[in-house]
Amino acid sequence: MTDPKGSRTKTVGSKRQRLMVATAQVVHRQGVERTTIADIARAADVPVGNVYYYFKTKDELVVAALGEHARHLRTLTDGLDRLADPRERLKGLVRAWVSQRDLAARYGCPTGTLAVELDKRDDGGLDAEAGRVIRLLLDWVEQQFRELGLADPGGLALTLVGAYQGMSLLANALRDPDVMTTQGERLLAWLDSLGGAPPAGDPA
Amino acid sequence: MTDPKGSRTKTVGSKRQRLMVATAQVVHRQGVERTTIADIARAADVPVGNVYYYFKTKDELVVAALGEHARHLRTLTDGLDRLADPRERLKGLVRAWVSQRDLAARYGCPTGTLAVELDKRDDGGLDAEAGRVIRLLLDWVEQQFRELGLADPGGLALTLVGAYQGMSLLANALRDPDVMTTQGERLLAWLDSLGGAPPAGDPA
Amino acid sequence: MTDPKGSRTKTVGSKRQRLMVATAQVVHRQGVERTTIADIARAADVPVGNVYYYFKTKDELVVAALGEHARHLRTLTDGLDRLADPRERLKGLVRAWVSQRDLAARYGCPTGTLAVELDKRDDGGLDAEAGRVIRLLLDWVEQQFRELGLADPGGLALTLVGAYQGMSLLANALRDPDVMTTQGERLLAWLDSLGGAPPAGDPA
Amino acid sequence: MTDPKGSRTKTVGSKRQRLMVATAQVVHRQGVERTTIADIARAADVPVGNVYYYFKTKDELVVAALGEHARHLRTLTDGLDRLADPRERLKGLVRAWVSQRDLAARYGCPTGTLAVELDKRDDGGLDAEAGRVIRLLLDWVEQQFRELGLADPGGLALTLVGAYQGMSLLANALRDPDVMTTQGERLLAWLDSLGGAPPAGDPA
DNA sequence: GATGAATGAGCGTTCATTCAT
DNA sequence: GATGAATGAACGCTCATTCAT
Repeated sequence: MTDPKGSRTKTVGSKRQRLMVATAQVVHRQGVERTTIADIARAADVPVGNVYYYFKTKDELVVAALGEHARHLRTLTDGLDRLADPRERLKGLVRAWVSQRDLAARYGCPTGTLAVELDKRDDGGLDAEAGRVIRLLLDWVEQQFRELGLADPGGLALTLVGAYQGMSLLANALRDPDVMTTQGERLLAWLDSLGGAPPAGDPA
Repeated sequence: MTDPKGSRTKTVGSKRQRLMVATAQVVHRQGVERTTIADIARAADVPVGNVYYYFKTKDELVVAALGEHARHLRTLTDGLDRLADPRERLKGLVRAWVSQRDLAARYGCPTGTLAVELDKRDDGGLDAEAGRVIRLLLDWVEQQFRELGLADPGGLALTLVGAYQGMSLLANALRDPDVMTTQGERLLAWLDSLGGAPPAGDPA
Repeated sequence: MTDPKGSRTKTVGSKRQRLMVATAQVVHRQGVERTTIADIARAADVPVGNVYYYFKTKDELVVAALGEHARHLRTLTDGLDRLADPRERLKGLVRAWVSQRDLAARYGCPTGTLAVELDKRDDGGLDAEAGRVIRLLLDWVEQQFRELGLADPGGLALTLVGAYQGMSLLANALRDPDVMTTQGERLLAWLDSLGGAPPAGDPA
Repeated sequence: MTDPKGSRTKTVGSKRQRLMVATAQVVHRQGVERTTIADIARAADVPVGNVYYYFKTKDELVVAALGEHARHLRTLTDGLDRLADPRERLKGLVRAWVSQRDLAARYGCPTGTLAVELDKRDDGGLDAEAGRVIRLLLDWVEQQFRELGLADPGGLALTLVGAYQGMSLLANALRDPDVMTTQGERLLAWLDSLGGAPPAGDPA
C-alpha cells in the first residue's frame, strides 16, 4: 500500500505481459480448445479469478497471444533489416525457421497452427486475426523480393511463406525435425537461384 | 431367409459409413474439439445413443474420419495412376488440389488441419494416425518422382506436399482461394522444369 | 430345425439356467449396480437381446440369482441332514463356510452382500427377497438347535448365522481369509460347549 | 482486515463439511452406486457444479464419507475411554450399537455396508479405505480386551466386531431392529462371562 | 425363439465466466 | 485491484430396455 505507484503499474503491466506470454506458449503446445483459463493462470502465476481483470474473455487472451507472435515476428524482421542485402535477409529468415526445428516438429508453427484452429470457427472475426499476423510476415517478405527487383514479389512471398508453413506442418505431423533442415536448405538454394543479377548498385 | 440379405448388411454398413463420412465432414469444418457427438449424429441422421454402437469413443470416430481421408486419397491416386507419365500424374494431383480451392480457403486441407489439431495432444497415438495418412500421400508422390528418374525423390515429395499444405494454410488463413490457383500454377511450372529429359524411351 | 423338440426345450431350459448361474456369479463379484446385462449375457454365452426373452428385467435376473443361492443352500443342508447329530450338522455347516474362505475374503458371502446392496433400495420388494433366502438358512439352523433341545433356538440361530455374516464381512474388508479360519474354530468350540447333555438317547 | 475472518474460513469449512456429512448420510441410505452427485449436492445444499471445487471426483467424496465415519467412531471411543473399566467400555460400545438399532435395521452399519459395496471393485484402493476404518474399531476393541488381561485379544476383537457386523446385516436383511436388541444382550452377557478375575488391583 | 441394432434418459465431470469481499 | 469461491450449461459416455426381423 505504501509502495510507489510506479511499481504497481509495472506489476500490473507485467501481469498482463505474463498472461500474454503464457497464453502464447500454452496455446502453442495444447491448442486453444484444450487450454483452460486455469492452465494459463497457472503458467503465468496469476490467480484464476484475476485473469478476468486483464482480459474480459478467453478470446481476448488468444488475440493477445497473436499479438505476442506479431511482436516476436517484428523483433525478428527488425534484426534482419539490419542486413544490407534483401536476399540475405530472406536467407536469415529461413535460417531462423530452421533453428526452431525442434519446436516446429513438436508443435508446428505457433501462428500457423493457431490460424488453422481459429479458422474452424465462424464467430466474431477471431479467425481473421491470425490471418493478419501472417499477412505481416507476407508483407515483409514481399518487400524483400521487391527490393530484389523480382517480378511478382507477392507471389514469391506466398511461395516462401507457404513453403515454411508446409514444412512446419509436415515436420510436425511426421514428428521429424530433419524435414525442417532439408527443406530449409532447398529454400536457401532457391533464394540464391532467383534473379541472377543483384537488384541495385551493380557496376557495369 | 429368402429375403435379399444384402439389405440388412447394407443398412448396417451404411450407418457406419454415414457416421464416418459425417465425422470427416463436420470435423473438417469445425475441428475435433468443437465437434460434439451430437453434431456428428445429427449430420449422419443417427440417434445420439446409437453412435456408440458403432464407435466406442469419439477418438475412434476421428480415426475413422482419417480412414475416410485415406480412402479418398487412394481413390484419387488410383485414378491418376491410369496416366502413363508420372509427371502428368503429379500435375493431375496439383490440379485436383486447385479444384478444391474454395473448400481449402474455407477450411484448409482436411488431413493437414486434422494433423495440426491432433498433434497438440499427448494421449494415445491418435496424432501419429494423421501422420500416417500424410505419409501415404508422400509415398505416392515420391514414387512418381522416382519413376521420373529424379534425384532425392523423397525430398522432392516433401517439397511438393509441403507446398500444398502451405498454400492450403495460407489460402485458409487469408480466406483467399486465389492463393490456391496462383501457387498451383507455380507448382505446375516447377514440375515441368524438373529433369529436362524424359526418363525413358527418348529417341535420339 | 429337424431336431427333436425335446432338445430345444432343453436348450431353452439350459439357457435360463446359464443366465441364472451367470448372474449369481457375476453379481457376487461385481455387485448388482456394476453388473450390466451385457456382462451377464457374455458370462452366460447368450446374445444380449435374448436375455429379455427369459427375464423381463434386470431385477428378475437378480431374483433368479437369489434363487440360485437358495438352491445351493438347500443342496448343502440336504447333505448335512444326512448326519445323525444336529450338532454335527451345524459343525458341518461351519466347516463348509470355512472351506469357502478365499471366496469370502475376496467377495464376501454371496447372499449377505447381495442383501446389503438390495437393502439400499426402496423399490418393489426386491430387498425382502434377499431376506427370505437368509431366513431359509436361519430356519434350518434354528431347527438344529431345537433338535438339540436348547433354549431359544431362534436366538441361537441368529447368533450363529450372524457370526458367519460378520466374519465374512470382516474377512472381505480386511482381505484376509484367516479370519474365516480362526473365527470358524471359535464357532466350532462354541457349538461343542452348548448344552452339555446330548438331547436324546441319554442313558439314566 | 479487521473483519472477523473466521466467518469466511468457516463458510468454506462448513461447505466441505456439509458435503462430507451429506455424502455419509446419503450413501449410507442409497449406496454408492445409486447416489448421484446431484443427490449429495441437494442434501448439502450446494450447487452441483460447486461440488467439484471441494472434491475432484465422486470417489474422493466417498473417501471423505469414510473419514466422517472414522471421526464418529473416534468420538464414540473417546467418550468410552473415560470409563475406568475396559469391560464397561466394551459394554458401552455394544449399548451404543443397540441404540442405533432402527438405523441398522433400515440401512445396516454405515461402515460395514460401505465396505461391502466397495469390495466389489478392483479400481484404485478405495476398497482398502473401508477396511482401514474397520481396522480402527478392531484395534480399539483389541486394546480393551488386552487391558482385561485376556488371551488372544485380537481374536476376541474379531469376534465382537464380527458379531456386530453380523447382527447389523441380519437386522437389515430381516428389517427387524429386535435382532439388534436381543443379540446385543447376548454380547453383553458374553462380555460379562469373560475372564472371571478382574485384571488388576484385586485384593487378596 | 433368436438376434443385432436402436433408443433415450441420465450420470460424472469440465470449464468459461461471474460474484462477493 | 486481487482473490477464492460459485454457477450452470454442456459434453462424452453408459446402459436397461425395446424393436424389427
